[in-house]
Amino acid sequence: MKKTSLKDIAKHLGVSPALVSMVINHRGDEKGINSETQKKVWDLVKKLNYKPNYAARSLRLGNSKIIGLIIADISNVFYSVIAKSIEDKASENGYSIIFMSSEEDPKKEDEIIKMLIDRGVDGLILSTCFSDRDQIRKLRDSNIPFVLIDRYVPGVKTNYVLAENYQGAFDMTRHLLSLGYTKIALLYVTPSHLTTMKHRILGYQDALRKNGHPVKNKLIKEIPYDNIRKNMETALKDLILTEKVQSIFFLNNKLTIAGLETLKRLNIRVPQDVSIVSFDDIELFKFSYPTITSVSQPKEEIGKLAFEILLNQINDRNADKQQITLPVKLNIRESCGSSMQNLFRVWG
Amino acid sequence: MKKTSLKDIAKHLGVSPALVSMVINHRGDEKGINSETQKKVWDLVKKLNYKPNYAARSLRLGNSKIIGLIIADISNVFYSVIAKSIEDKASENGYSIIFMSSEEDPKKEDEIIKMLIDRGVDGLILSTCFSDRDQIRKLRDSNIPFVLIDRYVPGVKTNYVLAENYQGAFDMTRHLLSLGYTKIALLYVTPSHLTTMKHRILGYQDALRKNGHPVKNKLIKEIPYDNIRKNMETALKDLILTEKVQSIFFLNNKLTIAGLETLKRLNIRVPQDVSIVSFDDIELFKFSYPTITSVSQPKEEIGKLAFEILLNQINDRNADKQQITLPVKLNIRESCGSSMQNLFRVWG
DNA sequence: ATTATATGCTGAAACGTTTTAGATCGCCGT
DNA sequence: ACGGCGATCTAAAACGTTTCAGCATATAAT
Repeated sequence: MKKTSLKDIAKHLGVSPALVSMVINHRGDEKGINSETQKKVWDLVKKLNYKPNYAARSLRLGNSKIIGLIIADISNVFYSVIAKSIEDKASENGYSIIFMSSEEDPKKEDEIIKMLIDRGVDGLILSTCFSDRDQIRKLRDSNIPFVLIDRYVPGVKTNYVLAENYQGAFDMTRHLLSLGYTKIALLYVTPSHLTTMKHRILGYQDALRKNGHPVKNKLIKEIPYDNIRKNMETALKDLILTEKVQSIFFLNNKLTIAGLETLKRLNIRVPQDVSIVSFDDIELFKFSYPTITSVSQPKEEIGKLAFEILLNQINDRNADKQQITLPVKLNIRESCGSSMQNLFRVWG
Repeated sequence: MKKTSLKDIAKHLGVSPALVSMVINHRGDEKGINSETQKKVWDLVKKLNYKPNYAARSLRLGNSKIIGLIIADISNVFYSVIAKSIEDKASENGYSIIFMSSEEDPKKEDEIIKMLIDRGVDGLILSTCFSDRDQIRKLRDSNIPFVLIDRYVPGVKTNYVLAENYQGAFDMTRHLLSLGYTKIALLYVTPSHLTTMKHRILGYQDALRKNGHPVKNKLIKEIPYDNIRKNMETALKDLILTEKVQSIFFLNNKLTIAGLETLKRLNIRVPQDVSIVSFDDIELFKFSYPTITSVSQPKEEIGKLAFEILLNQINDRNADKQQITLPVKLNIRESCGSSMQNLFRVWG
């Protein structure tokens, strides 16, 4: 049994499809359709359980009520929480979300963007890993509304929503210094051009310098995104055994998780042997042992705002581009050592 | 500048749209199109960067190359890992995924299903929370291909892919018994009709009985999905302080996480004061302190198989319905107490 | 009696594909 | 001279909407 169409409704009622279309789009009054006729239409719509065909509408209207979400990996809780909040907002507004993972690979990201545009999505929310300014310019000039999340591309005016990466890293580093640690290592993940990482690194460096401590490049390690596990051990051994660092600052949750795993395997105690802190807080950091000191980002807020800005942009292509930087929060927990332990360290 | 369409290609080349359509669908040879003509078409397609319009194709063909994914909550890592593996498989095959969260609410799930069908998805992968057999029958009779994951509905023949819930819970309970614990509590989450929970509970009960231990209903607690936090404290206090249980078996990762948090807040030590184990393993359980003993499910495999079965079903509506139950794995870690600690308990 | 105005509706085209039935043409065999 | 045939290609309809221009009819104004 075929699905009922507009035409079916029209035929049953002896009116034109045009009329039915106007009614079901709530333009009945505006278009001066008799209210009794409108009622008849609605009754039959209910009775035959008529549902408009999205493809036809899409073809005719040139929109799809779908938005594309491009992130590194949906199974990373940072993104899945953002995805959830985007989804909630989207369904409130009659939009659906297609998500695709780029794995931080610019080539893959490029293909995904093309593919989603071909699909006719009405807009894009993406955590871009483009390094090339021209790539993002091309996207902007392609005239599809989009909002960047988590990172942006300097020198190109786009919408974006992200966290105060610089300030978060600055404050966290200062906190470590205040605990008496001076040998503080930093681990960040590639691609290294990401503003997220750049700003966090800068925050760390500035905090050191402003407090009279030199920045030692030996203590700053880069870990490739696609091979975190393998490189973690080498990096940690070097930092802890050779460089004798007192603290390690992991610049995202994947690094922290891999770091914890490696430290455990190497039998290095936290915070007794080394103290650690994390950028990006995840649920378990609150009650693992030790609990992990971290900078938490307002993930739900990022998703929510990104969708709102996108929707605004879809409805008004000339709307001003918005740049939003949301405050982060320091969660002081056990993994960075207490002032007590710090006393022992300094005096012991 | 408008996008180039089939007609544009046809006009430029002085051929009919029909011909172009056949060529770009790789039916040129089959339809007896001159190979030089075919080449000309392809050249122009490249040059004008022609991309077919999905909506038009969708309207004409009655398919969308989109599949719908319905789960409780994408931000739960159990689902997001499954989602990732479905996505990988899907994009290999030219499909995209729209996900929607049901929050374990049958009413919401029903709306989502309707909405996705109206959208014209070609198939559905869902972790259904339907209690009513008729609801799932209705879905089956609606003639849209679908595959259940994580749970199924007894008495209705459908495709499904899930884990050996009974066996996992049985083995885990037996392990606890083998450590000398006899007062073992169980916490499960509503909706309580879910086969996932039912089978795990059954596994626990059978393991007790087969080893000569009574099943005490007082030790089995139900926690409502939408209010885990609040109910956890009451339940744990009762179990530990009043019932003096030695072990707690949490039946999914959300419960375990909430449980750990609450235990920490109540200053109850694991495994010294109470030992705990979890159904469903997540990354952090491997290196939190204590590490958490758990039953892990083959999440990637579940997603992969679910997609393959769905694809098969889409391509052949009469394909046999497949029921797949995948083996689980016991991860013995620290949270259940070592045999050493066990000796102290029994003799101390 | 004519013209203007408002009310309520319709016909037809358009969106971009795919498919079916058949057209055209040159050539072969008789 | 003619039917048949293979090789290439086309015309037109169909998928289900939305929108634009305009048609009736009735009522009101002149």
